[in-house]
Amino acid sequence: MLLVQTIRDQYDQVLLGLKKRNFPQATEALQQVLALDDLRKSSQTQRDQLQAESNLISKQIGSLMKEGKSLEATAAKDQSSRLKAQIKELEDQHAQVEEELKSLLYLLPNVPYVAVPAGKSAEDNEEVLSHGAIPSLWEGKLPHWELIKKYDIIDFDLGVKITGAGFPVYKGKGARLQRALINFFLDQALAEGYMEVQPPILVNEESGYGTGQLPDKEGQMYFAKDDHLYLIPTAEVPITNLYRDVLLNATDLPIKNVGYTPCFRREAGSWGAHVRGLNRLHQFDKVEIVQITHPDQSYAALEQMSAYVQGLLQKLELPYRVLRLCGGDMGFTSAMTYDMEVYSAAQERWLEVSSVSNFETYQANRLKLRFKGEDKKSQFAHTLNGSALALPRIVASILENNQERDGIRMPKVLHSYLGFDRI
RNA sequence: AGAGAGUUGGGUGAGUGGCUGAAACCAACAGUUUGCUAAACUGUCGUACGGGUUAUACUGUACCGGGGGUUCGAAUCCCCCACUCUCUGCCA
Repeated sequence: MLLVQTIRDQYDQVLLGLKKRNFPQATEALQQVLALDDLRKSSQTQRDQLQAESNLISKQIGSLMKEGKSLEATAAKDQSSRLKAQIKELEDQHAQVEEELKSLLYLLPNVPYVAVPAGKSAEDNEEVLSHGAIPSLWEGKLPHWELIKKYDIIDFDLGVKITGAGFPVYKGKGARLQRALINFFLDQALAEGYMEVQPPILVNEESGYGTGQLPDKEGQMYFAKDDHLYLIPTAEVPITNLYRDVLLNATDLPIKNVGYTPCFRREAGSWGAHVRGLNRLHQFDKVEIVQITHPDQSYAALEQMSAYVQGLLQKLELPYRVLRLCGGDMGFTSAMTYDMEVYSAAQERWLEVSSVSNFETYQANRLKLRFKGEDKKSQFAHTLNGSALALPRIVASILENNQERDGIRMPKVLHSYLGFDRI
């Protein structure tokens, strides 16, 4: 969530930022934050003063009792009791104000970075660059949901039988392609200086709040009720939360982690015409990169991560474009996001395969993820993450773009991982 | 899953109602001294939110797993929850 200090110090920028996101009644919301914060401060000052007085009296009672002056002690007790009632009142007021302030801040999205274009929807996203020629296929080319049947490598019907829609079963070369991609992505990240982690794929409520999935996207995560645990929608959640409630040294930065996990999304209400096949699933595999950086370095890191993901797409010989998301299309918690989209020649449209974001201090504030620098003062770090990469749409575009009349070519970089070069 | 024991500052660990934000030791940092791949001594050494200051200084409050309660006063007593360890059970 946003820092009150930022809202106070950079009021105009924050207001402009919220407007860039088309956030309704931004001025009112910000004014209310500042008013509540003022109230929080003044009520704390009052409460603390009374508490100090009360503490002093309590100490005096101790020494009075020791000296056997029970009369004075009793009088002091009465006085203390009266104070206590007042303190309780101020205490409740203070707690209530803090609660109101927090829930208000939870509703405010992150402020977009200056480079983020204004806009309302995906239409307004800015194409930064595109790379690679779009392959032209013959008439009779097949979309991936036909190809996987033709070559019997991914089976949706079997998935329906054992689980339900959106839980495919990968078979034979299909399964091996999954494994090859995961290993390829992890090895590439290791070479780039990321440390591999294998986090749990169920997380508790605190973790959900830490990265901002809660309370925002409550219904989008699978939930194990008896144990009160959520299935992760992305490895971002467990990996970033490794650093929840952590005070780092400036010298520890940047932290670069990579992890492979399955991801689970209920995708409630988001199924439509063009989400056939692998385009949208309830369970899918993803390799995720996460960075924690010094605030001065986060945008350089974002560019690095973007370049890194593009490198993966180049090695996989996939045509792609990079979009800078507009204010209206960005995720709630992000300050700037690049989406990488791969062109799928059979579906004849762009498929989002990666999203790389800088959250600045938005997540760090909730996570209480800070670092201590030269000046011995602690400050919030910046968090970033990106898919590198999500498998299903990569698989879909490899299958579709590389299809030939008698098989499907596999990208060269995968041959050694796969143990075969075509399907 | 059953029974028992625990959870204190970066670490070890003392502390059963006021003199404890917390002993002692270790680690870390700064300085002094002797000097050589180190020792001795001295000092500093938690976090958050307030007040205060140009900024320091200074100062208030809270925090001894989390939440609640008793009390003038709680690390210390009571209740609930989470987690850890040991034994039994089960099991990849």
